[in-house]
Amino acid sequence: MRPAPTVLHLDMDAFFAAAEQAAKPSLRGKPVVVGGLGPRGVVATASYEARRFGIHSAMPMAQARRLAPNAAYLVPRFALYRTVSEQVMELLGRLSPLVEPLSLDEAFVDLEAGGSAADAASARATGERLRRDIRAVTGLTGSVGLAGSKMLAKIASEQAKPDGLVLIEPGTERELLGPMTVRTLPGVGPATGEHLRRAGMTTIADLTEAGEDELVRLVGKAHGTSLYRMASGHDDRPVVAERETKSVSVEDTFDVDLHDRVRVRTEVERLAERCVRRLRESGHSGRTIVLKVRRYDFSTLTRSETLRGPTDDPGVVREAAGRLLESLDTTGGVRLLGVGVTGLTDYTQEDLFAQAAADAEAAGATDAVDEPDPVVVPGEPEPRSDADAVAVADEVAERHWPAGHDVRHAEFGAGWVQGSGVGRVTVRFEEPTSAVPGRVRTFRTDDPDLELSEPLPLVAVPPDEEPGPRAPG
DNA sequence: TCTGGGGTCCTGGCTCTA
DNA sequence: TCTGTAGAGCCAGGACCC
Repeated sequence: MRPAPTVLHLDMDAFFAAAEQAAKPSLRGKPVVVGGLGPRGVVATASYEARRFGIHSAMPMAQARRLAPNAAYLVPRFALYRTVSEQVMELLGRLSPLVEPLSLDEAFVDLEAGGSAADAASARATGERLRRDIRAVTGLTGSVGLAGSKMLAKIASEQAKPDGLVLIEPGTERELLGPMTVRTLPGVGPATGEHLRRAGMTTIADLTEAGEDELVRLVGKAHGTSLYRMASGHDDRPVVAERETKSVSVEDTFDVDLHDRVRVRTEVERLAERCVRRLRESGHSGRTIVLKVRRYDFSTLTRSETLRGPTDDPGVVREAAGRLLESLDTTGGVRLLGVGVTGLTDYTQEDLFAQAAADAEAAGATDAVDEPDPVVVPGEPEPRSDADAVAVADEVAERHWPAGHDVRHAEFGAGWVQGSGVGRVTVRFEEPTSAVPGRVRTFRTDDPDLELSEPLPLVAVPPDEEPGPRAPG
């Protein structure tokens, strides 16, 4: 009997776009692009139909629109994707107690820990059953890679795309990897790939021939050593179910560069407050405050400050971020601002108030410490500066209808926003289970009969219908 | 009108301390 | 007391991933 592949890697196919196509029958088989729709947005996911136009992830949205002007452009709906992701992760959890989610649409499973693969044949059967279950429960397709390590399982699922399964037989790794491009290996991005290419290495076989010492010389100790091991087919990284968070950060790219120093400072303070909210939600406090500034020319600067003890106090983080901003030259304009906290612990030091007071005193800004936290109502827009007051008023006057979001009309029922502008919103009335594309109607943006609604389930599952049998363990 | 957002990890320089 | 050195911690930037 051949040894069994011990790792399964699942990658959902064009996840965000596929979920939108499942939710919107009129988009099935059509190019769909999900991402930021602002002037500086980029593509998060393109459907396979859109990829045929050359559109891919991380491409500027403006470029995508030039390549496929008639594609459907939608903003991401993370609530929907999270719901589907939870369904998929639940199915993975039936295979093994050791599941390592990498993102909403990707995960590793340790099949050995789950006892769900005694040999190659049973591993393959497990993978195929998983794919059937995912399709039954979510209506979406996923690709499965099976191999003896995480790296190879991931390569296998990449080869399996879309909607397939590839199993790499243990013992065939080196032969399989040899002709592949160095970019196949995890950790080799554009910079390292180019570095290696200039040294005459383009395939994985080139890396093993060069030897570990040469790779260490080229790309440094840690990277070189791991690169050599990966190229040789050795990857003993375990599947890790729980990962501890090391940092929490928020950042915003502005539609137009900020030049006003006061406005920049206000934005930094808002980001600091948002960051602390996220920090508290995660149950952490942190010691090091990081400010990130991307300038008009896309050059990126970071500045950090380590406090004497961990904090989750908005005043302390706001002040620290403000001090860091003072040390940076922002003339010429600011494209992006970010605030982060690292050095996380799951407790807060008792004498934080003393820390805040001391820091404020040192900065000569004693007035900021006692400022109350902004009141944030869940689901309400974040507090904004005075400078944004006009924008807020406009938003209230003209309700916001994000492209692709679900709506409900009192008379016509469920649908989704196909587009909006100049006081009108166009809605297509269809549901995930509609047999044919729905009718399109246009309304005034302030139509009282029309409201945003929660995403509908992509698949109508009868309550007594259970997906495939559970694995032992 | 190119280039998001939220992360992790590594490297090298600097400073402090023993 | 001075000097050299090694290690730790901090800091900034780069690369990578999804």
